[in-house]
Order: sequence, then structure tokens, then C-alpha cells
Amino acid sequence: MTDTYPSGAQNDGMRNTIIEAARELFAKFGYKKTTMEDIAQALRKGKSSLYYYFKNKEEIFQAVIEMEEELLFSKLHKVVDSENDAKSKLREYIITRMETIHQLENYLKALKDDMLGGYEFFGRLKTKGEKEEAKLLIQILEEGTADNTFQVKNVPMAAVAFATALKGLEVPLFKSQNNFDDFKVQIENILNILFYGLIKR
Amino acid sequence: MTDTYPSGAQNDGMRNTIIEAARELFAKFGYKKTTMEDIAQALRKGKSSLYYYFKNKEEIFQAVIEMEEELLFSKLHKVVDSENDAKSKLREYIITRMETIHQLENYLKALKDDMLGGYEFFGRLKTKGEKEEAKLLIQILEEGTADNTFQVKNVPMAAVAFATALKGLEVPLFKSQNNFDDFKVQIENILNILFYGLIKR
DNA sequence: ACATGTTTCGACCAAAAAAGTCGACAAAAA
DNA sequence: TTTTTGTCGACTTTTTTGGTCGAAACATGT
Repeated sequence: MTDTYPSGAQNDGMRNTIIEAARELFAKFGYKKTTMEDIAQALRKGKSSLYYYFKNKEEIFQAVIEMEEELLFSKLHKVVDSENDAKSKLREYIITRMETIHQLENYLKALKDDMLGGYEFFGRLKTKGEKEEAKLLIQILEEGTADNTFQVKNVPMAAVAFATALKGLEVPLFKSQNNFDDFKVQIENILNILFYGLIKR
Repeated sequence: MTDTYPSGAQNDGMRNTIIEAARELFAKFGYKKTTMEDIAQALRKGKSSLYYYFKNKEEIFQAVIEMEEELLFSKLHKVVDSENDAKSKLREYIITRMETIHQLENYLKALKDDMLGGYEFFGRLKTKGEKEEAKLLIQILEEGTADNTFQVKNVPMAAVAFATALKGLEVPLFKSQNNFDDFKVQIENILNILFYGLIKR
């Protein structure tokens, strides 16, 4: 087979099993300190079995990060597709975003590592996520502008500005993984300031 | 200097600093996955500086385990030296023992690793701990026998039997590090059974 | 029963990582 | 100024790890 790995229904099962096991180990020890032997032992298999399903270690890690990004956007889509008004949606979007990223230890570590060169696959993944996030933010801002909750002249540009600000909020998550409640209070404060500037008066 | 390492007041400071930093890293990653570079970076020093204070990596780990054993027995001594009656002391001793061992992640890991060959220094440390524990249990049992709370014919032998039973209780700690509250309920149940057999009727 | 496809893994190799050493240097103390 | 203490970059040696390969076991099809 030419650089493709078994992905029929049967083997998706084993691939997903490997990804789940790897995910826990990467979360606990990090990418570097987790060995292929660790992952294999967690599955009670030989190390070389992993290479039947994945090309290499980084590909397993990529699959873990893709899964975690998928989880993140699944949650964000639920927020955007809810029946709430635009203001509530935006608030919920930001809180859900930061909270979920905080929980997805591997995704968070990958974001952090990316600042120092990170992984080959991560650039593409990040770009894809940024585009998806822009779409979601545009959707919320357009809803708010349509019903006059928000006063935004250039929605796409505002969405980009928002997304950039959200990235800045990621930095505190790199340092402290404990007091998210404190961080949440901070987010609420920032939201109030943001809304004061956005809500029509 | 001939195989001794600086241990004057000044350098005990640096040794203890190294031990504390190492302790956190060993607890988080385990002995094997923690590198000398990790420890050095945590202290913002060069890796070879560590070899000024310690002979090798295992000696650092030994110092960590000695410190944790010292913490354990310090707590146990407080229990035995309290003014409580023998029955309360025995109960408190067992709970404090299991709870503290549960908290001392490195000591617990060393106990676990010891079953698989473990570390060169650990045998001596364990023997020393067993002797000290026997003394403490004898003290409690003698107090209880003297005031007729317990009915024990051969106190030293009973102490050894107790210590052996306590070791058996360590095994559940190896597997689950989460629900200690459940484990504590189990301990209470076992204590009641033990007391029924011990308390004079 | 045999052939084919799928999955597993022990042995191995090359590369990378890590433990540990050494000599030079800086800083502190005498 | 000399001696002692402490630091660390460069290096060596040892160990670990990622990854490969061929053989074997297992499952499936004919």
C-alpha cells in the first residue's frame, strides 16, 4: 500500500483506540516524553504494531490534535446554532472557547509549542481552525447587526479583530492550568467592556 | 573531596532546593522520564551543576524518597505521641499512614517499583522504615494492653502481623490515585473488623 | 486443504537523547 | 593575591527511542 493506512470501518476502530490511548499519555507526559513503547504497552501490543496504522509518532499526535480540534468546534457550533440572542451567543462562544481549550490539554500544548516552531502539521490545522472561527464569529456578528443588538460597520474585519483578541486570551492558559475560575471572572470583565463598545446605545 | 558532597549549612540549602525541584518533577513524570536537564532548567542552572551536589541521578531520587519517608514518620510519630487512647491511636495511625503514603507520590511510586526490582537504595530504606513502624505499633499495642483496651498476648508478633496487613493495603493505592475517599471507607470497615477481634469483651 | 490478505511482533539498526565527566572560568572568601 | 567554592559548555559514553524488516499468526475466501 502506498502511504495510506488502513481506514476501513474495522481499522478505524483500532486507529481510534490508538488515538485515545495516545491522547491520555500525551496529555499526561507531553509529546516528547511519551514514547511509542508507552502507547503500545497501554494497548498491550507490540510497538511495531502501531506502524501498521500510522506512519510515525507525529502522525499519531496529529490525529490526537485533529480530534481535539474537532471536539472544540463541535462545541462552538452548538453555541452558534442555539436559539439565543446574539449577545448571549457571543458571551457563550468566548467562554466555551476558552474553557474547552483549557480542557483539551494536548491542543493547548500544541498551541504553546507552536510558538516555538512546533509541529509540521500544526500550521495547516491552525489555519483551518482560524477560517472556521472567522465564519462562526461572522455569523454571530451578522445576527447581532441584523437585529440591531450590535453596531458593526465591517463585520468580516470585526470578526478578525475578535479572533485576534481571543488568541491573546490563550496566553494566560499556557501558564496556569489551575485557577480557571479566576480566569473566567477575567473573561466576564473583558466581555462587559467589549459589549459596552458594541451594544447600541 | 572524596565521594562526599557539600553538606554544610550553606550547601544544605542548595541540596534541599534541588531535592524540592526534583521531587515535583519526579512526582509529575516519574523517575525515568524526568531528566537531569529538567531538574536543572527548573532551577535555571546548568545540568552539570547538579553533579557538584549529588553523585548521580539516583542519589537525588534517593534523597527525595528519604525526605518523603521522613515526612511520613514525622506524621506517624505525632499520632503515637498524642494523648488519645490506644484504640483511637491505632485507628488514626492506619488512616494517617495510608493517606500520607497516598499523598507522597514519589514514595508510593518507589514502593510500586520496588516490587519489580526497583532501586539499589530502596531495600535499606524499606527495612529501616519497617523497623520504625514495628516500634510505633508495639508502642500503641502495649498502651492498649496495659489499660485493658486490647487483649494481645504477644505484642511484638501482633505488631508484625499488623504491619504486614498494612502493606497489603498499599496495593490498592498503586492502581487508583483518585477515589481515596472510597478507599478510606474501606479502611474504616477493616478497622471495625479488626477491633471486634481485638477489643476485650 | 490451500491460498490470500490482514495483523502482529521480535530482532535489529541508526539516530537521538540522556547520564555523567572534565577542565576552564567566575565569584566568593581568606 | 591566593585559595576555595560553585558554575557550566563541550564532550564522551551509555542508554533510549523511532522506525524498519521479515517471519509468523490469524482471519478470510475459494
